[in-house]
Amino acid sequence: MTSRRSPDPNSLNIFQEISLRKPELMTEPTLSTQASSRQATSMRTHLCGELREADIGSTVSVCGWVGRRREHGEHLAFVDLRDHSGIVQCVINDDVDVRSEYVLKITGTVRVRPEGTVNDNLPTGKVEIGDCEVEILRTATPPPFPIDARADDVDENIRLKHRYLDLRRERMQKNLRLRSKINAAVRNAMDLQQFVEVETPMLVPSTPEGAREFLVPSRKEPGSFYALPQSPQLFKQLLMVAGVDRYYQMARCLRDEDLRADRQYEFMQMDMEMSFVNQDDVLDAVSEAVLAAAEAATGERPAPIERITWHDAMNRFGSDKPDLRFAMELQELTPVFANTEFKAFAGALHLHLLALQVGRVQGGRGRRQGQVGRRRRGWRGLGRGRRGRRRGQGQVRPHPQPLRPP
RNA sequence: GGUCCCGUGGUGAAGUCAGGAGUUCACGCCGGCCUGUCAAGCCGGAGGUCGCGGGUUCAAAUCCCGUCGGGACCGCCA
Repeated sequence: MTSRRSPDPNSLNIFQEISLRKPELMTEPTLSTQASSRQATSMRTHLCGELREADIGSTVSVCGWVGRRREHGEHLAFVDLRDHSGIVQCVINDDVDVRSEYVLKITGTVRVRPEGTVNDNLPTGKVEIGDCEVEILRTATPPPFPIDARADDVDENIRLKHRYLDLRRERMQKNLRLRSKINAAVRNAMDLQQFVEVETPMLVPSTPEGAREFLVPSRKEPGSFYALPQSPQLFKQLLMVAGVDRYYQMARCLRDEDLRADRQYEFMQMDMEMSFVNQDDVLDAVSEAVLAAAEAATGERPAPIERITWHDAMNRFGSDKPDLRFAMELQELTPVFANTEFKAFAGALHLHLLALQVGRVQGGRGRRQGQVGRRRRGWRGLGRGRRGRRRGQGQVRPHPQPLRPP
C-alpha cells in the first residue's frame, strides 16, 4: 500500500506500520507517546506531551484542548494545551480569549523554561511553547466537571451523561490505549502459536446454558427471537471437528443478569480450542497469551507462571485460585495438638494454621474472609487468634457461624 | 424478586435525627486588578422549584405517605 502523504519515512501510514511490524516489536514497554512522531499531520508537527529539551529551538504546531489557564493581565497568559499524549504549557502574550476546553491549534517556538519555573510534575515541564500564534478551532461552554483526576469524585452518571468529556481525561485515554495494547499483544501471541482467529455468529438460537440471554425480536418471524451469545461455545466444536486445529476468538459475551458492582452486561473473553494436545500444551499456549498481555501492560515480561496441582493448591492454600502475592500457606498443626485436652481440636482429623499479615496487601481483609470463608467444604470449624499486643485473644467457632475479620 | 442507603446552585459536600427567612464550605463560572504561573494570587459578583406529588403544622430541605431516579448488598451470574 502506498502512502498518500509525503515520502518521509517517519510518516508511515497505519497499514504499512502493521505490515512491517515484527513480533518482537510487540514488546514495546510503555503506553506513552513513543510512536507520536508518526502522528504528525498537515495541522500539527508534534503531540503536546512529547515535547522535550531536544526540541528546543524548533518551531512546532500542536493541536489540543485548553486545560487550565493562568492569566497575568492582558499580555501574559499560560495555557495548558492537552491532547491524548499529555500537556504542554503555552505562553501567550496576545490578548486572546481562550477558555477551558476550547480546541486550539498553536504554532510557536519550543524554548527552555526560565530558571526556577520548571515543573517537575510534567514530562514536558522543562520546556514551553513561546511566540504563540493561536488559532481557535472550536469554542466551548464550561464543562460540567473538571477534565482531570478530580472527576474521579464526580457521580458516574454525570460523567456518563457527558461521556465525550469524561473520555478526554488522561485516565480514560490510558484505559482505552491499555486495552488496545493488551488486545494486540494477545492476538499477536496467539498468531505466533498458529492459532486461527474465527468469529462466530452473534444472532443464534437459544442454547441451554446457565446465564439468561439477551433476546432480539425477529422481524421476519414475528414472535420469534434471536438469543445473543452469553459465551461463544456453540460453534467452536464445529471448527475443531472440521480440522481448524487451533482456534481462538476475542469473543464478546452478553449475559442478561442483574448487575452487581463491576459486573457488566457485556464483556470480552478470549476463547480457545486445540486439537491433538494434552493439558500442558493448553497451559503453555494460554501462558503465552497471559504473559504477553502482562508485558504489554507493564513493560516487563513476568516470570513463567507456576503450575501446581489442584490437590496441592487446596492443601497448601485452601483455594483453587490462591493469591501468591503474599504468604497465605496453610501450616500443618495436627501433631502440635495431638494430645490437647481442648475438645474442639482433639477430635479433629487435621488442624491447619493460616498465618496472615494483616494490612500488608490492599484488599487483604476481604480476600482473607473470602479465601477462608468460601472453602468450607469438609471443614468442621474455624478458630482464630491474633499474635501481637493483644496476644492470646481468639475464639473457635463451629460452622456455619458467619466469619468476621479479627 | 428482596433488604438497606442516597437525591441540596455547574461539581463535591455540610445542614435533616432535634421543623423556624435557601444558610454554610470547597471547586467551577462571570467581571476587575495583576508580566513567570502551573490547584496562580487578590477583590467583587451571579447562579438553587432542596428529585417529584400529597399530607401534618402557624411554619417543612428537615416529620409522614406515595412516586421517580441512582447506588450497595442478597438472589442470580455454563
